[in-house]
Parts: sequence; structure tokens; C-alpha cells
Amino acid sequence: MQPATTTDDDAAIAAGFEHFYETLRRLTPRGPLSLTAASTLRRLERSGPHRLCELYAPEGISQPAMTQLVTRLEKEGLAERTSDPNDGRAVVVSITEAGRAAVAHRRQVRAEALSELLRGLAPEEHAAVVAALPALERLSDLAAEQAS
Amino acid sequence: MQPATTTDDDAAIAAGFEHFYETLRRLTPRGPLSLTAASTLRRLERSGPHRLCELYAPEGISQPAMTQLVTRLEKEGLAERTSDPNDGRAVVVSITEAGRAAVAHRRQVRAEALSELLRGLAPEEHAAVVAALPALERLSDLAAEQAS
DNA sequence: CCTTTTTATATCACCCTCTTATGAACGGAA
DNA sequence: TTCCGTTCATAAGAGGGTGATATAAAAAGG
Repeated sequence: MQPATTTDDDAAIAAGFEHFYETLRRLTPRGPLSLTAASTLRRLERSGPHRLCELYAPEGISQPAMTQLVTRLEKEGLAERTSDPNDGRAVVVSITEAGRAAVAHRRQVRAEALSELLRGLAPEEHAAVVAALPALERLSDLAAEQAS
Repeated sequence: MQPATTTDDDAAIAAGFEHFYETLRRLTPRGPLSLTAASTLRRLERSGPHRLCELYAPEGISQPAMTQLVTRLEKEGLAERTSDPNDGRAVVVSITEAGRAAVAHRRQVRAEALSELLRGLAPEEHAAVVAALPALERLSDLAAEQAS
């Protein structure tokens, strides 16, 4: 019967992800960027400039926290504030070249550490991971649309 | 130089994991337990009591941070300190019943949120995720043994 | 128009968790 | 015993989060 097997699978998936999440977390030990800072920079890199009020909710932090984060990022030259000519209240945040470089560096460090691990996998395990990528991507999309 | 396909695959895997990691991070928004607290409790649950000096390195924090974390956990009744009769310096940390309950609850909340997402996957995507679980588990093991 | 309300950021005061530096107590070997 | 290494605790400070609140601009209402 369908429901039972699905539930069992889901429990196994949850357990696996729980463990795997910790592994990923330790793969990027400590950098100058906090988790939220890195995530926000990636968002700005990926989908362009955003108003501050569009940023804090998706990142799961409060508005004051985002104001402070943008202030820090600006101070470090990784992002910049611009004003919207059509709305005097708004602050438009965009990533700088240094910000892109920081994201790229962080990405590369993680990719290299991961690559090191991937070398330890058997070919069929490696293939299984590659085969699961589209599904993981869709999970991310589903989570994103659920949040809205 | 490695074979080109492996490098390309690894880049794709790194990119996919980067995105997926953020998804998992937001799946357990905020609880009374910090990431490190939850991870430490899971470790105590999984592999039994540990001396404090065996705990902080695997969790990626400093020794004072672990001392403070154990103090907080003890204050909340989730873990307890015991002294080792063979070594007066040592502190043995173990999880309490309340600690197990907290871990279980957190696990269940995450599992339910994940289950909700998994319902949105096509059957073959779901199967691909299940098929990749052993590989992900091995990746975690590889990372753990690399740390030692 | 002028007032009122709503929206978008910023600031304030505070808490939690991490850090480094340091101290104290115990164990083991000369 | 004495000395040194190990183990844990404490102290002081930094970073990043929160809720409450202030300010300024836009929108809404009479």
C-alpha cells in the first residue's frame, strides 16, 4: 500500500538529511561571513538588487537584523545602498564586485572540500548523487514557493 | 588534471548542495536549541556519554564554548554532568530523558515539514532521492573520518 | 489640500552564543 | 615532591539576533 511505504521513505529521508545537513554545515567551517550574510549575498548575486523589505523575510530574520546586516556588508564593501527615485522611503541593496568575489571564493572553498569527499565515493554512488540533484533542486523550489 | 566529466559533475553537485543547504537550514527555523546545541544532543543520543574534551572538536567550537553549552543544557535539564571516578579532572556529559524528548520533537517537526515538501515531488524524483541516501550517508562518514 | 494611516528603514536596549586569554585542579613521571 | 601536561571553568569582549519604538515618505480620506 502506497501511503505506508511513502511514510517510511520520508522518515528515512528525514534521518538522512538530518545527518547530511550537519556534514554540509561543517564543510564551510568559519569565514568572515555569517550564514545569513553569505545567503543574502548569494541572493543579491542571483536575482539582482532588492529593496530591504524584500530581503529579510526570505532570509528568515527580522527587519532590524537585515538593516544591520546591510550596514555591515556595506562597511566591508560587499554590498551597497542605493535610493529608489520613485520611493523616497526605499533602500535598494545591490552586491558589489568585491561581494561577488567573496561569494565566489566561499563557493570555491566549499566546492574543493566537497570534491575531496566525492573522490571517496564509488562510481555508482557518485552517479546516484548526480541523479538526485534535479529532485533536490525541486525541493528547494517547493520550499521557496511554500514560503510565499 | 582529473577527467573533465568528474570535475563538471562535482561543480554541479557543489552548486546543488549550496542551494539545498539553505533550504534545509530554513526548514527548522528557530527553536529553543541552537544548531550546535541540537547537534551535540544528537551526538550524545547517538553514541552515548562523552567527556567534554571529546565533544568540542567534532562540533567545531572551542572548549570554553562547549563548557558553556553544557552548562546551559544542564540548566534546562537536557543534559547532565557526571564525574569520572578514574579521573578527577574529567566531566562526563550525558543526555537526559528530557533531552531525548527535545531531540525527538525537533526531529519530528523537521520531518513533517520535509514530508510536506516531498509530497510535491514526482514519483521518480522521490525515488531518486531515496536512491541517493546511501551515498549521502557515505559522504557524511567520509567527512567524519577526514576530520580525525 | 490637509490630516490620518500605512509602509519602509533606522535606532535602541538587550540577549544569546561564540571567541581568546587565563586560572585552577587533577594525573603522571622524574 | 616537584614539575608538566591535561581537563575544565571563568572572564571579558565581539558578533549577530530580537522586540519596541522613532522617523520619514507614500497613500488614503474628508
